[in-house]
Amino acid sequence: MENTSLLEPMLRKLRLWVDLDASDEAAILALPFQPVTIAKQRAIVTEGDTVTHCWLLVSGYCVRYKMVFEGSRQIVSIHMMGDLVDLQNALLGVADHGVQALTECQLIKIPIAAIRKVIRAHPRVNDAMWYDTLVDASIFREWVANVGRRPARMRIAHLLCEFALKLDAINPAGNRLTYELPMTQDQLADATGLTAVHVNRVLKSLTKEGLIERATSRSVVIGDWSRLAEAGDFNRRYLHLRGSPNRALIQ
Amino acid sequence: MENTSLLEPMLRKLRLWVDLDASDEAAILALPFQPVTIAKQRAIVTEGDTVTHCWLLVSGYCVRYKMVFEGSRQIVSIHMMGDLVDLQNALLGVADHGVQALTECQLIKIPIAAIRKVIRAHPRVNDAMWYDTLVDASIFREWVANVGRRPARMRIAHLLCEFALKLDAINPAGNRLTYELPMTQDQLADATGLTAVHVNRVLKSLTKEGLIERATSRSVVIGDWSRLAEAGDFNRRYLHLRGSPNRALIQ
DNA sequence: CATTCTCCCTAGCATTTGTTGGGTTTCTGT
DNA sequence: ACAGAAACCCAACAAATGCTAGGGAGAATG
Repeated sequence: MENTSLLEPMLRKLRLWVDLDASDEAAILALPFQPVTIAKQRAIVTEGDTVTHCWLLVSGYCVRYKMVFEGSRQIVSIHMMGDLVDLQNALLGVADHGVQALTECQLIKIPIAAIRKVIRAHPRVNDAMWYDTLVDASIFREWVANVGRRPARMRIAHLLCEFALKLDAINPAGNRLTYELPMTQDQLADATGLTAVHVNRVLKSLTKEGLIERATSRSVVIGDWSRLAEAGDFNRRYLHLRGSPNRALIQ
Repeated sequence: MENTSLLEPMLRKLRLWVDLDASDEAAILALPFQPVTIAKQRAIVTEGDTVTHCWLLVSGYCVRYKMVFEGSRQIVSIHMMGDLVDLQNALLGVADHGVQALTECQLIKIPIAAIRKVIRAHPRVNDAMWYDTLVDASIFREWVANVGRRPARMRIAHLLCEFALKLDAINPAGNRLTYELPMTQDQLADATGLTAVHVNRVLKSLTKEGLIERATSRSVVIGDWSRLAEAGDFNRRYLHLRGSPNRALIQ
């Protein structure tokens, strides 16, 4: 009971993509796993590693990143509860990117061999996991466009919108317009291809103009969703979230 | 005979990722399809379309791109013979990005329903196609890093290296260091998140310093692979090409 | 409680890249 | 072969963003 419940977030995530039947769900809940807690800022996977497990994020936040020349780095995605963080590295066999905890993270470690067994026996699980990696890829495409073609202010507004919608997808009951953003300005810079100094400038300006409010340095309150979405050139299509197209946040 | 041979490039591509057996290959070669020729610069898929077919590129070059604010665009990937150009849009059902021909392209159009049937019956084909989309995603991650964290010169050098290696993978018998780059400077700008003017500056400088030579405006001769790879901060790991790690080009 | 460390914030200056505009070359279609 | 259209090239200037440096507030640590 105790143990299986840790796999619940994975179920919830996969159900976003495909309707699973009872035997699919049972097979997922029967996956072998090992719970692990990783401290804030610690590495979970390092680029170049041979990967034999995939990680499910049960609580906390983490990022995937690539190192580039002279030690600078680019964050390529941000993950939250329920995300199969490293399915891609695991299926490819060798890590082409690193994974790092932003906050303290509870994860579970699942042998990729066990996952392969389940997807072989359960076509809908296969489809759901594949779909999950496809949505990931879609988000990467959007990020390429974000860092490649949008000016600083727009990039950051876009990231804030994305984060709000992803949180909303895993917790529709939450307050859609207020959240804890578990990133320092340095990390935001690494995610948007900017410098921390410039991130600071932009956040100030977004705050001053009322698009967001910041009670503490980690909290974000979206003051005006439609203006923020416009400032971020944001269109939710790339997230491929089904249903609920008429929620307040989603306009 | 005539017809099935058009599916050959797909086989060759999938064999890069997974060893297929005779029945897998037969199933692929039996896929129904419709050959289509698309003229240079023409749209193949438009963002927002409902997608029911996937496209296999038989000859020519095309790109995938996203439009952003005020009509500017970001190319997110470049495709060549054998690429399953739009498997991702097709599996997701709705196009989150566009596809456009760079040169005249011969393509074949395959109903996604037929593909789903084959992958259901042939686990290795399933794996190969999934793997193919995973490698795509890996390339997107690299592109996020490329446009996010590398200066202009490095971005372009990186793109030139990537193109050389991808060509080499589909045609190991070719001359690895010379190729036709089917892109205008405008298109290179859209791929690297720069302006055409700046792309021009950088290409001049790379040429002047002997990293590349340019007989015509569309040809590239890599004058010094190791210097170009260094200038582009290039590491082939993200392409996940198996084997042949000891070829000249790959150093 | 003191100390260190991290993060936030600001200012001034430096650099890269973008913008505009116009000339030249190359390609394409007739 | 010619005309028109793309594509390439270049220079001067503008703008966005980066870099360096340092102060201050808050959080973690001993």
